Amino acid sequence: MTFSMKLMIRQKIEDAIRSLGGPSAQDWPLASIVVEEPKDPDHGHLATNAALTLAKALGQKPRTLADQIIAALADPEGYIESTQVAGPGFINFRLSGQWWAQALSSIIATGSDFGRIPATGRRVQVEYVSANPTGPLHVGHGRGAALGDSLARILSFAGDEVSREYYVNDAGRQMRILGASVLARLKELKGSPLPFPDDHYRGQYIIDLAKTFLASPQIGPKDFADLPEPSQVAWLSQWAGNQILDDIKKDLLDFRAIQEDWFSERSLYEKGLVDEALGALKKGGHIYEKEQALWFRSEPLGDDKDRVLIKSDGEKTYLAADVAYHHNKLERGYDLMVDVWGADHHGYIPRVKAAVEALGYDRERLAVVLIQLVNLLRHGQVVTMSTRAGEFVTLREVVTEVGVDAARFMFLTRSHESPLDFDLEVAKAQNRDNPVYYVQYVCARIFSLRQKGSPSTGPADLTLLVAPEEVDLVRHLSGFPETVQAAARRLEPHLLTAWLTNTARLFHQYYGRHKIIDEANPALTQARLALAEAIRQVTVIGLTLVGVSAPEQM
RNA sequence: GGGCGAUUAGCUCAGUUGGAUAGAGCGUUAGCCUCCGGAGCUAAAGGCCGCGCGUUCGAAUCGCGCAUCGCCCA
Repeated sequence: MTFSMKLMIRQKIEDAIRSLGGPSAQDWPLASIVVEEPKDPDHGHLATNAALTLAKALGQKPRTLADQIIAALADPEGYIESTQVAGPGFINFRLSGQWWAQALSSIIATGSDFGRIPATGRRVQVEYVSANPTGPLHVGHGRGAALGDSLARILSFAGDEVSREYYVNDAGRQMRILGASVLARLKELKGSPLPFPDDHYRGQYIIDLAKTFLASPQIGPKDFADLPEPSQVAWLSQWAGNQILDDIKKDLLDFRAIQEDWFSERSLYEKGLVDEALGALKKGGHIYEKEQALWFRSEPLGDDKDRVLIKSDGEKTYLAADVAYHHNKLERGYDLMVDVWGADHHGYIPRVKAAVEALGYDRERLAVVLIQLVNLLRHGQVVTMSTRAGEFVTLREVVTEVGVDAARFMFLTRSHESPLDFDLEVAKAQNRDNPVYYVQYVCARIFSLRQKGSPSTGPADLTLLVAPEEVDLVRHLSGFPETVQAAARRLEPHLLTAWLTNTARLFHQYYGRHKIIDEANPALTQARLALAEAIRQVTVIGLTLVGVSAPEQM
């Protein structure tokens, strides 16, 4: 039995309205009734607009109708302490200690499954990071990693069957440039310096790769030196890409960002999947030729204009590969594909959605989560980043400095559609400024209380928890499942970090105002320790869903 | 020029089935250590929710227009 106060009250209201009934009762807009938690504590624990929204249909004054609904409420369990008609016709409810005790007891009994939704059978894939293997992951990728991984955890907890994937862009121009960059550094190291081309990757890691290659002659083909330059570049790009991808895998693993599948772009070409996807588009009549190029008729499907799939020189565009990749994902049977992209790719959404539709699927099967920029700050000063110039801060550097917990939590404190200011000094701070410490401190404090508190002598009497702070805490904990569902539905993990921060504030306030352990009152101590333990339990669940640890000591 | 997103307290931002007097942290100011972890707590000050019009019992939230900023495309 779940103890959702909103569902309980809604049920009672609907029953009451039906009991007032008339022949047209089934036409009443019951769906438009809202039951919610008022912001103002004077308005009780829950409020409903039922009388306001039904007044017109019934031809009555809202306040009169509200009185009638209240009179018709049935409450044999004693869950409702008081009701009140307020303002233009709201009905306010206060719930009883009986209700709160049962709700808390149910949370404790549900344990680590509190908020979990039974499997729905929906299959979801979360594709995230998917950075080109042309350089190390930087902080922006870190935000994508924290977001994608947390989304996968949340969706899975919310009943979906989730898989995770990284799309490896190991074909195309960027990879050629990677190979050429390493070759240029090789030449330099061998003593024939030349102006380093502007469009090449300049980072120190390219020089390191070149040194590794020089130092270990066995890794290249024997006749490497005799190969024509394009072959050298091709070989080097593949080798360097693999080296970098290995580092990326290590970075993600250390960041607790789990990936299950690594899908190679090159494999799309090698397995003929691009031609297959283009064939599928053609079959649906979505392709035509113009000026020696092959075009995708995407405009009628919501794109700004039609797009080239194969250029006049025969080279396939990125879009061709993207179409093939999503075609392949759809054929794998996912009900929902979540793509986590950098915000600079937002122009691609209409064309990829058009492709999904052209391939014969509902375009809603693709959800794109766009991540805005991360501004890295130190003492409020912007740390500049530019991949090309090689002046960037890598994810690994940030994690080494502030730790995985702080980095992940900070990345998720804002909605993904807002740019994020990430201050290294704040993330390192061990005080209230730093939200992750504030939340983790809840766990440490409660763990310490539990050590100190007397061992349990039997079930606690939870009806003793009548202080306003205690009721607020139980009410807040009761809202956790709803928060999980909202985060899953809206694909917004920051709802959880916000919930955790609120939990921490409520708990620390409670702790400051009331003594949990009171030797003179063992029964109350027992009840308060039970409440504290429930807070810790649910906090641990929330932290786990965003991939942050819940330490017992700090 | 077109598209997408943003605009809420001094700063950084929450605020989605439209609800009553719009919230939090930081910063500022004033307090709290006979007290379970002060890595904390209490309180105060601080708002034309960018602007205008509309929808309705009710708008930060929905619609239209405008302004500014960011990104993408040409």
